[in-house]
This record gives sequence, structure tokens and C-alpha cells, in this order.
Amino acid sequence: MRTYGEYCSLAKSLDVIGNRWTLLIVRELLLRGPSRYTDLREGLPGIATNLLAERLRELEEEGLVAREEAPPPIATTLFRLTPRGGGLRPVIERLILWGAPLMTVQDPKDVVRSQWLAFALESMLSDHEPQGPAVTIELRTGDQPILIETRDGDVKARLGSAERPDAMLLGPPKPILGFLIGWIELDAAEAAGVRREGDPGVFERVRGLSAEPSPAAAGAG
Amino acid sequence: MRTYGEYCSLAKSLDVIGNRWTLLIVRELLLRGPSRYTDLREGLPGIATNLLAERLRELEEEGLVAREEAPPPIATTLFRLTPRGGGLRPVIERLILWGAPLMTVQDPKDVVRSQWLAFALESMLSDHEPQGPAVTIELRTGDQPILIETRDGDVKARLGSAERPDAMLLGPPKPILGFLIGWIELDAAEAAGVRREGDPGVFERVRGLSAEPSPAAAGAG
DNA sequence: CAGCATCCGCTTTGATACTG
DNA sequence: CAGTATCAAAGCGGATGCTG
Repeated sequence: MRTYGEYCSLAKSLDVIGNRWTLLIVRELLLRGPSRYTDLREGLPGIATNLLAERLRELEEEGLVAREEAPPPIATTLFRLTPRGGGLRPVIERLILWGAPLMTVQDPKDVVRSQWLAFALESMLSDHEPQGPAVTIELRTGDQPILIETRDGDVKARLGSAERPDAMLLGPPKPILGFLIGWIELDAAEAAGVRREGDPGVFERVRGLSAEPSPAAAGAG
Repeated sequence: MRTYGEYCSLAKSLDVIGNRWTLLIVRELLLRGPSRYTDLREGLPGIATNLLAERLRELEEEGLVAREEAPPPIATTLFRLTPRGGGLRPVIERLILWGAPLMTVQDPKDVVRSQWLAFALESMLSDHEPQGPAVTIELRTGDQPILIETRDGDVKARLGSAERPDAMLLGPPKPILGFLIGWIELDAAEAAGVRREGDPGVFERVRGLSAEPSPAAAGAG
């Protein structure tokens, strides 16, 4: 194993999770829960199968991932995060927040997955009126519908549909994200191809208030 | 440039700062302030000089680092973090916290630098009695003395000495760190070669209360 | 000396093919 | 389903040399 050889907490962290793909594997395990090898590979487009196997082996050795052989009737291997591996969630949340300005650039070749958007939205949105009645927002963007819900003062986002959401946004992911993060207003999002249904006021319940849309200018500190 | 090709905030962050050495360069710039090329290389033992040059160029292109040519009398190039680059501090702090359990293992080949210890201590300690009189603790470990001070409810740690610190710890870094983080008690630290001077009560002002010394068992989440 | 660029051998990664 | 095997390409580490 290649190590920085520094008695430094940051360097030692990077010795463990600094390799390519490692943190994305942890992301998949966080958002999917215990997963099969094949499902992980499906959630990591472009990863070489030998690399996924090697990374999982390393993560297991480091105690971040546990392998679980399901008994005969199911007969499959599940990979799950240990508490130590789950402890990376705050790190990943901070990286998501720091990277938000980079989402203003969507390369045509970028793969879009609603699961990633939902995962990121949980870190980026917050409930500004925790005492109010729960609200539900549905997004129709990416490959699957996303459900945003306020719950116990938190904002939860996951794949799913609601019978009667309080509001709905349909269209390309970039302006929808830009509007929910707070970089652009609803009319600008609509000009970029977003369609709204339901009460426009409910968005303000969870919307962020960042002011920095540009990836070059944004100082997140 | 190699990219993950995902429209995901985490993946895009890693596209920018996921390369080897990048985050350690940011660490050096955070703890040193604007730095010369040579000083950066000195703070990153083992980095190849061409890699440092390449990383700095990348960081400049991404807008995290700015290059500054000092005028003729000084005639040197300074590299400084932009606000965007400085925005990585919370990410690095979380990585430091997550990596703390890894500091229970000190490889004989690990380079020890007091600056790294001071930087990490700032993330790991907090002032439990912000209204009390300011306290000063000096550490004699690593290559240079470290000064820990309470200030405005924060704990600051930097290289330096005090005329009359309220307390002092001398000895190997591992037990000193273990004691300050809260994994072991003072008598255990002393048994591991730590010597104390001054009031033992002042340590409780800033000490952490983590309970998990083992890198394998610690669930930080 | 500060701030690189070049060259070379080794390691890691990516793509694909194949297996119990 | 859950990998292993193989091989080419890219990245990295170390040494050395160049330039103002």
C-alpha cells in the first residue's frame, strides 16, 4: 500500500480513503444501504470490475466495510458499511457542499442519476420552518422521480413518487438544482426549461440561500 | 484530465481535489499562509518536484490557488489560497476528525511535524468554559514547541513558546495526543513517557471526551 | 538558490475477456 | 452473481538538469 508516511491525521485519512473510486463506493453504500457487488458496479459507471473488487477488499481490511454471505436460499454476498465507514458521512457532506458550485457545469458526457441528486439535496437543503406542517415536493428530473420531504426538522430526499405532492418540478436537473440551492429564481429556472406544478410557496420552506452560482467565484468557507 | 464523468457534486469535487497530494498541498497553504514553492516542498516530504509544480498549476487553473509575483526587492513567487480554496477547510477538518483514531498507530517511518499536530489539534479541541480566563498550554513534542491557547471561545494551536504557560506536556506525540483527545488519562500518558508541568486542571478546559481509541472500533458517525 | 522541466522505471488504473 | 486474468495506458516517484 502506498502511504504518505506522515504522522498527520489528514494524511492518514487519505492513506485510507484517498484512492480513486474509494469515496464514491462509500457514497453508493450510504445511499443504497447493504448492496450486492453487481448493484455497486451499476452505480459506479466506468469503474473497472477488478478495481471494484480490490477497493472492496481494501475497505474490508480497513474495517470500513463488512462482507456478509447470505444463507443458501438467498445465496448472495452483501457489502455494508460498518459504523466506522458510516462515519465518513460528514466528510462526504462537506465535500458535496464544497462541490455544489461545480454543478453549474454539466458536461454532455456526464451521467445523471437521480439517486446522486437526492443524496446531494439532503446535504444542501434545510427546513426553515421546522414547526410547520410537513411538506412534500416531487422532482421529475434525471432517470427517476425524487421525493423531498420535511421530517422532524430535517429534509429527506429519496427516490419515489407521492400521490399528491405539495409541489412538483419537472425538467433538466441543472436549473432545478440551481433553483433549489438558491442560485437562481423560479422564473429563471422556468426560462431554462423547468415546469412547476402546485404551490410555488412551498419551495421557500426548504430552499437554500446561497448567492454564488459561479464555480470560479464561489468561496464556500 | 481524468474525470469520473458523473453529474454528482461529490464526484465533481473529487475530480478537482481527488488527486494524490492535492489536499496535502491545501493543508500546507492553510497552515502556512502564502508560501514559496521551496517551503511547500519542504512541508510535503516525499513529493516529487515535478508533481508539486503540476499540482500547483492545476490548482491555479481551478481557481483554488493564486500565484503572486513579489516585486524585485523580494523577487520570489508566492502561492496563496483563494477564498474558493480556503473553502476546503471544513472538508479537511472533517477528514482530520475522522482520521484521529488512525493516529493511535505511529509507524517508525512516519515523519512527525509539530505544525501538523498543531493544525489537527485546532480541529479536535474545544473550549469547554469560554467565559473563564484564557489559558495557555505548551507542548514539547515533535520538532518544535506548540502553543495551545483559548481565545474568544475558540482553541488556537500554533508553533511557539510561552514565557509562563499554565501547563506544559513533554514527550512523545502519540500519548500526548491521546491524552488531549481524551482517549487516555494523564497517568496512562505519563506511563507512556509524558512529563507534565504546571496545573493539571487546565487540560480539562480544552480536552476532548472521545471514548474510542482503537482505529478499528471507532465509529465516528 | 528558487522554480521548475525532462527522462526513466515502477505502480496504478482502465478495458476487456474469461470463470466458478 | 461475483469475481479473476491479462495487458495497454496513464500516473507517480526519484534522479537529474536547466534557467533566471
